[in-house]
Formats: sequence, C-alpha cells, structure tokens
Amino acid sequence: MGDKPTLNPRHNKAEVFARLRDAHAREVTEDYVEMIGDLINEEGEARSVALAERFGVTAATVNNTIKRLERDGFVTSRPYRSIFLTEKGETLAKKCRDRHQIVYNFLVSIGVDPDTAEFDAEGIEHHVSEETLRVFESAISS
Amino acid sequence: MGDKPTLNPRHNKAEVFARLRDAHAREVTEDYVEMIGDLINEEGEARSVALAERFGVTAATVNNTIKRLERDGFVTSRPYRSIFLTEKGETLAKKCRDRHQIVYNFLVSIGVDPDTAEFDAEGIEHHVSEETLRVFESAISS
DNA sequence: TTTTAAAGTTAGTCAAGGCTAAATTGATTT
DNA sequence: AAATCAATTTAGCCTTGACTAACTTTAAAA
Ligand SMILES: [Mn+2]
Ligand SMILES: [Mn+2]
Ligand SMILES: [Mn+2]
Ligand SMILES: [Mn+2]
Repeated sequence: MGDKPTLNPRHNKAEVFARLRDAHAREVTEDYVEMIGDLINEEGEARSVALAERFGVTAATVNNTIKRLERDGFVTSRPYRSIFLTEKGETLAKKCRDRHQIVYNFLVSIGVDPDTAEFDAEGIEHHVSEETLRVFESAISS
Repeated sequence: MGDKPTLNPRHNKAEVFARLRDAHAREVTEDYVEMIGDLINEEGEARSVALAERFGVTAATVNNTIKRLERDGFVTSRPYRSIFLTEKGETLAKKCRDRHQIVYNFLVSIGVDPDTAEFDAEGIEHHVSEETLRVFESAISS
C-alpha cells in the first residue's frame, strides 16, 4: 500500500489477458479440427455422432460447432453427410496434433502419470506459445 | 482405417473434455479472485476501475463478473464501494496465486523467457492438476 | 458550495457453446 | 416397397463473458 508498486512485473497485465482471451476463442476450433483429423485417420471419415461421443456433448452442439467451423473455413460438410477438413483445416489440425503430442510427451518425460498427462495436456496445449513449445521439445530429446 | 484402433489411448476421451470444460468454467473466477487479492495487497483495496484496467475490459464487464462472484460467494461488495474477498474467496485466491507462481517459476526454470512465461502461465495455470503441479514444484527445487 | 470529473451502475446487444425436444433424412430390415 | 431405426438437423432456451451508450453517484476542484 502507500506508494506505487514500482516492482518489475509487467504493469501491462491487460496484454496478458487479451492474449488469454484470444487463446480461449480458438480452443474449441483447435480441438475439433484435431479430432476430425483423428477420426478420418482412424475410421476413414468423421461423422457427427462420433464427434459427439468423443467430446461428450450432444449432436445438436456438434452441429452448431460444425456450422461455425464451416463459416470460418476449416471444414466442409453437406447435410447428413460426413465432415471434411479444408486445406486450412488440415494445416491447423496438423499443427495442433503435433503441439498436443509435444505437450503430452513433455509432461510424461518430467514424471507426470500418463493418465494425468492426458487430462492436463488437453488444456495446456492451447496456452503454450511457440517458444515454450520449443523448450518442451528440446527437454524431451535430452 | 479398417480395424478398430485398439491402441492404448483412453477410449473415453469424453472424460478428458468434460474436465476441460469444467476448468474453463472456473478460469475467470480464479483470475478475478487472484487479482482482487493482489490489488488489496498492493493498493489497499480493490476497485472496479483497477480490475477493468488490469484485465483490459470495460467497467460494465467487471460489474457483471463481480455480481456473479458475489452470487457464488467469493466476494462481497456494496454499490460504489470497493470489493472484498470472502473467506471462500481468499482461500481460492491463495491457492491460485501459489499455483500461478509455481507454474511461472517452473517455466522460467526450464528456460522459457520470463516475458513469455508470464503470458503462458496465465493460461496454463488453470489446466494443471494437483499432481502435475507437484511435479513442477519438485522440478524447480532440484 | 456549486460544478465538474471520475467511478460505478444499468439497460440492451451479441457470439460462443452448451442443453432438450421435435422434426427430418438416410440406411437397414423385413 | 414399407417399416423401422439411427443419424442429423432445426427450433428454442440458457449462461458466460464481452461490448456500447446512457445514467447515477461519489469525489475533487473551483
Ligand atoms: Mn488436442
Ligand atoms: Mn485441447
Ligand atoms: Mn493467475
Ligand atoms: Mn489465469
């Protein structure tokens, strides 16, 4: 109290939170394109019902989200048919899958239980900057 | 394609995402109680205007959020006066501040630039389980 | 003490991301 | 070919968390 804090920490906290809000706005998109890619790889196609089952949400929710992804150019879809990634979607999916794997591997490498790592990585991945990701990467291979 | 994936990963992905959605539902609350605590420590009281400035949102947004925090028992407030943490709020604030610090210190300890660590920690903190936090902690002091 | 400025509140709007319930479509059986 | 079942879509609702604009209250200056 009394005087101004004048300590070292960034006085511009607002930047930090603006970036955080940005990351949040991308999370669902990132998880969806990654999952759609997984489904195409594993099962040959991505159906709404499989997305709903894997995310643990209703079919209606998946439908809304897919419409948003389509609007934003990440997927294409036709009524009652399966879902495809656009180029843009595939690019994002690959980036997210790689990042996810690095985060997961890093957590396991420092001694986190694989089961716990799977939970934590799903959230952490969206908040890891390129720089931190590279640090994680080199920590794994050392 | 072809056969079932039968690999090791949890088939019950839905659990992972349910936990992720839970974490998201708590993020704003956690950042607010932590920041309110910081303001009380640094400036003697927590005013709306300071929260708005630090989070980079409008006064109206702060007002809404404070009402929700009050409804949920984390803070008390009277019109045109400053904001106080309840016992419940203080407990959460302390937990969040400690966790935030551990995450930040851990990132710096593995070689992430302090500036970047500040950005990343603000998001990562909300997705780190108790177990992972303990691993971070012992990694710092070693 | 009046005026003005800053802080806080209220009202109304919006998008994201959830839900349920009901309708529709497509695929599989009979 | 018809009936049935599963998948998908639509409609309508809700909360969170953001905004702007207008208003009210408190605090500071004149
Ligand atoms: Mn992921
Ligand atoms: Mn994720
Ligand atoms: Mn924090
Ligand atoms: Mn945070």
